[in-house]
Amino acid sequence: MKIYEKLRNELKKRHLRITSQREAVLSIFLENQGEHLTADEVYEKLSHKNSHISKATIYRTVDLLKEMGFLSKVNFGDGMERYEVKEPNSHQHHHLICTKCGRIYEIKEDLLEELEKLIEEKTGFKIVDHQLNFYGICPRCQALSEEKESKKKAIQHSIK
Amino acid sequence: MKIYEKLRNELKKRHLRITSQREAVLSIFLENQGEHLTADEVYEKLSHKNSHISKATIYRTVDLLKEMGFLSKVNFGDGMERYEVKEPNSHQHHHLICTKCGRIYEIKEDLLEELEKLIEEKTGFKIVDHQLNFYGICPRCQALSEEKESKKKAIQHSIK
DNA sequence: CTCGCTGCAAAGCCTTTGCATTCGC
DNA sequence: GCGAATGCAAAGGCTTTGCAGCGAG
Repeated sequence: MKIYEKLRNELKKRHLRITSQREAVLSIFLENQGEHLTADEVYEKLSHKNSHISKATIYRTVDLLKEMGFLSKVNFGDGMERYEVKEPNSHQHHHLICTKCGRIYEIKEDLLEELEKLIEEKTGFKIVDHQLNFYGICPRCQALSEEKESKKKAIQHSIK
Repeated sequence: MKIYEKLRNELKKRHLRITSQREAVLSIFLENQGEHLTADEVYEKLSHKNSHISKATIYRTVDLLKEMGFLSKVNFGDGMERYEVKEPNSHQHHHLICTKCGRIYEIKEDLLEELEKLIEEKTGFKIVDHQLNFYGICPRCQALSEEKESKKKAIQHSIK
């Protein structure tokens, strides 16, 4: 597994220690690609694998993994810090967040490369990363609310 | 003042009460356009005006003002909820966040209208809003670090 | 053997909540 | 006067920290 070697090398480079906890936390993210896990969710998933790592260590580890470039932090405004595997050589992808059901869908393409260049030219900023979230109603919820509407109407009709 | 009338109308419409606290909290945001205030910052700014409103009320009020469309929540991933005045009939503008000094610069234009339409067509989402943050090094910090570099070099030269 | 890492519990922050009191309407 | 809004303090949720003990190098 190439990425665990990478982890070990990166740790050695920084004169930090290779521990089972660090590998275990990374493994959870690798096994749950596409999810945006909170510290607590990592803790739960580890518990289900009979791997009990304290929350404190999980917080310290995700932070370290982020600093080393294995994870990136994403923020959906729900009051918890979430992390996901960082694709190598790529900016963060984008998220579609349904304001009804809270489901999160991903947009794979990076839509903002050109925009970034434009902003760099205009503002003199050296842009390192971006985060883009769209908020709306997902097709599923749109369908559900239409269903409700027609039920409501059906009931009103039957009352008449 | 047109916006306070708007506030009163909106409150009446919802059968809620017009209170001095609600007007005071809104006034802080109006007096600090362009800033992204936390509940605590609102509290402090009110205190400086000898207007003591409890934190609980501030939290309740910013939330209400957001629901009524006067404020919008912005999230810079710093662990606090921030609010700013919402421009009427416009989506949120975007933010340039310097990862060195933490200063936040605004991009006035809405760069994503077309992108939004494209995504609606592709995914079937009904998009309501978006939030876009760019992270990078602002020109000021770039200049400062160049300065440091040249100082460092100057020192190295003088040692030789 | 040394010093970094972990686990535990406690503390820290920001935010929310319960309840008595105050105050619009 | 009624019920909503406020203030206070307490509780809640997520995250960080201090410290003793453990374990990698």
